[in-house]
Amino acid sequence: MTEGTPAIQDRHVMPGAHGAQDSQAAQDDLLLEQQLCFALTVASRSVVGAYKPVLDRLGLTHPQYLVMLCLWEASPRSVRDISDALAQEPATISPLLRRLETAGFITRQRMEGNERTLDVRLTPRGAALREQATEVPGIMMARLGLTREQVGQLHATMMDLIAATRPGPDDVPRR
Amino acid sequence: MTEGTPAIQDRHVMPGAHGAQDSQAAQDDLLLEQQLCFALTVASRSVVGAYKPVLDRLGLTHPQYLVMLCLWEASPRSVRDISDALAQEPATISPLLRRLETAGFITRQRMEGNERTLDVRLTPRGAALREQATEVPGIMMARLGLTREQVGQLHATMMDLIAATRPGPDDVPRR
DNA sequence: TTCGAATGATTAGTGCACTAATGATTAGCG
DNA sequence: CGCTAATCATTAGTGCACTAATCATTCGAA
Repeated sequence: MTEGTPAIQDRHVMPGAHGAQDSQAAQDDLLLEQQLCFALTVASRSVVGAYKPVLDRLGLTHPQYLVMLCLWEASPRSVRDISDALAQEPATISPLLRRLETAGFITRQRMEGNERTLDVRLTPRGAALREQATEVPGIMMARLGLTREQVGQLHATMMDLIAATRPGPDDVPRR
Repeated sequence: MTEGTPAIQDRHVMPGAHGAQDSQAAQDDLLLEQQLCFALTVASRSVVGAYKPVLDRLGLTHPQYLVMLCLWEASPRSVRDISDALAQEPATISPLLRRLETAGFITRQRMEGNERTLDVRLTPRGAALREQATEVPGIMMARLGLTREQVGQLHATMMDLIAATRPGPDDVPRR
């Protein structure tokens, strides 16, 4: 075990709980249950952790990498714009941008014509970093042993799951 | 938009990048790339966020909920044992347990016979909380609109992904 | 048996993510 | 026109997660 995630411990035996019958499934749910949300958080941490050695060479954390991806697609963007694209709160993005500015990858200045919004912009150094970043996806696919198709499949599955977490229109109509 | 995750912004159009041919896929990788790790982190945050209103009623955060699941399976456990089961560092578990103790769900005392290890144990109140927790899985499956089979499928997919992040035996033999 | 190595837990320090509150600017309605 | 309401960003505060360092205890080998 080098870096990365501590190993998961197999534990598929349940001590008691063998007499019941009705609530058999419900009994096990507190185990089965642990699974989805638990496996999901572990998978997320594990995959992000696998990026670390690769992103270290770029001088980026994983959240910072996502912001840079965002800016490589469109350079002058507002905080709100970035936060929408990354599905995160502006309050999360704010200090992140401050650190990226300190690192010299972006500049932050008030937008002319609208002093409320911030003009987040790549520096030449930030734009140049994209060259090194182009190899990251390939490295990671190899690192995870996934084909492009598998990545696409997993991505689609995740998007479905994300969609499932959004409350339906009849759940929260108003009130 | 009530609680939960900020909406993800569709952005499947790429401005330029249409003349190239060799590096066409590699060009898009910085978008495609964003997808898996990004979708995974968003999915993780979204699902955990969906638990929040449910777990609020139990007075638990999601990580605390996972620890309690852990303890409902076996009550006197050490910090290391819990940290292995949850695939997290002891340093992460430690303050978490302190808060659970403050909340009155567990006790922490040095194990007799081995003063190094901590004896983490459910209080009656912590054990009783299990009753309320039994309904959580059902609520969440309904909330996400997933069948038990789908949950199992997703779980298996996540476990595969977790396994993929573990370095192969030839990657890190020793040294 | 004693002393160094290993083990178990905690603390310090950094960074991410959220909610709530604040401050500043702009928009828009009366 | 002026003032309220909305918008944009930041700060404060809490909690999670990690690495590295620390401290205590126990193990194990000379």
